[in-house]
Amino acid sequence: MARTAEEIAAVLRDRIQSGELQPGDRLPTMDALADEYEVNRQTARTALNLLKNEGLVEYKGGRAGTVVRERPAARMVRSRGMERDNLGYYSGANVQHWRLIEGTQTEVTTEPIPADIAGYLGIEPGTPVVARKRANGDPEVPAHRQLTDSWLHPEAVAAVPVIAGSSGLGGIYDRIEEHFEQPILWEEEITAINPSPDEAAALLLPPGVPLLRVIRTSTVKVDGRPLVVEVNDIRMSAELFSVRYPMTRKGAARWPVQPASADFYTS
Amino acid sequence: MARTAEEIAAVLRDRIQSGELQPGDRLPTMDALADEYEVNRQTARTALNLLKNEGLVEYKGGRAGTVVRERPAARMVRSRGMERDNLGYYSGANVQHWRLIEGTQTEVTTEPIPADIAGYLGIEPGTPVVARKRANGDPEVPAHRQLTDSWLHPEAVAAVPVIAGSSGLGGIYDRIEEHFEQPILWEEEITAINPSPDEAAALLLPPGVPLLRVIRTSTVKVDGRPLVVEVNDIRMSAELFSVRYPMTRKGAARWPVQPASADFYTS
DNA sequence: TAGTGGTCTAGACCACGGC
DNA sequence: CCGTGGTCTAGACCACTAT
Repeated sequence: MARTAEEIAAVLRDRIQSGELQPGDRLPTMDALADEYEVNRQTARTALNLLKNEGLVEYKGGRAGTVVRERPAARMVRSRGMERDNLGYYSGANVQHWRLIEGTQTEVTTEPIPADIAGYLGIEPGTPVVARKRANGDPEVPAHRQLTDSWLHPEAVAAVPVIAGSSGLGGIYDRIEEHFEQPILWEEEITAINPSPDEAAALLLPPGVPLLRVIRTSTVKVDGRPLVVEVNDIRMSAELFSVRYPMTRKGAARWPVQPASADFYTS
Repeated sequence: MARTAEEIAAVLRDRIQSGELQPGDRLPTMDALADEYEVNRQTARTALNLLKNEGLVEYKGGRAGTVVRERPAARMVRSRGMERDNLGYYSGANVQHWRLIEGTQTEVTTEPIPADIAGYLGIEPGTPVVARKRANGDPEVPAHRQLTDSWLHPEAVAAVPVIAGSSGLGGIYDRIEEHFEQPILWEEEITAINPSPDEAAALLLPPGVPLLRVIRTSTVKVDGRPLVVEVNDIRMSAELFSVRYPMTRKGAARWPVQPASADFYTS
């Protein structure tokens, strides 16, 4: 007989994952679990709490009790690539109708740059730089939202002051390409992290859902050296979104491939 | 004065994030916190527990107490793209020296396919398919490891039976391209999830670290319709790794871009 | 109003690890 | 050994929500 919170949680976890308990189904109450497993109510509560922190169950409040969370059957896939319309470049065709979250504003500030972003720009952490932060999303689907912070390299601002203005992001890439007379190279780096309480609140994240983080760098060549002119830090729910990229064929993998000669295998 | 576990945790969180408490520094003990904030030991413990589940602190055991976690200064960036050497295709040049984790084996089974993977293959969840699972990593850096599950489409196995054999993955892409007489299209979809207890154990993940999940599909055209012949499901620590992709220019964003005519703005 | 989980106090004992 | 966090019992009171 299960006696510890961990063991009780494991039993319930199995019942959920086997499908015996379906999304929306009620879990036994703390008191019922305490009775069944002959433990204290606190112990039963700890078991439920473990499942809640894993994102498997949620508390519906009052009499409704604790239920198995409805989890989105499929994530919204965001195919990544740069496109443009008559207003300029944009990324992600399927979120073009997204707008600023109601009650929020784009904040343009000059502030010390955090260490992780500084690494991409190749400048000292703490250097004051121009940052543009906003929260936007689908007006029809409140949970579909993201946070976007844009950080500009001081050299880029010095060269093209207009990009530090409060205008939308759309135009800055055109201004940069005009000034440096070359195409921007964009790359995206993806990782994940557990949200800070602030981020969880802003993105309406329930407990147990990580943050998917897409960091896009915009690079131009100056005197033969790469200069990262902007870092775009996008955070979204990892439960609701995924990002997709085509995989490029590099070097010897370019099509049509040249079959290796027999020599390779004997050398 | 802070009186609740949440408030005490917030104070400690600030002291960590401001840099007052450095990685490796000891936090106040539960008893010290209980004293300082005039709360019960259990309340102080709850505060420390919150920070532990966020991955900010860790318990070093016994007298060593609770300390601020050393977090990797930078993630290992894995530039994604397909390459090949004389053995065949591979992805990720910087992990070519990775090997099977000692004490584990590649498992080749035929088992019911989970719903999420079935979606990529376009087959019914639960259909028995050939799966190949392994855990590999850097022999020199124990924490640098990943789990890789490969799922083969039954039609692909029927057409090219040799790919279901127990040989390594390297060759299957060549066999598929030979048989279908065309290049494979690879795409990767990235998301994140909190690890199951099994995954956390296999990847040595401390609490509070999400799993970065890269799902690669291999697609060929059969009778003009796309057939996903294989799904490769790669999971790794989101704290230790990130993945990077070049961003492609699509449609009107192709270089050199054609400046929009004035008509667009007035229409 | 009744039943649910949330949180706090209080006290006991255990497991672990450095001293 | 002894101080650390881990966990359990026990009991109290609160906040929220459906009835």
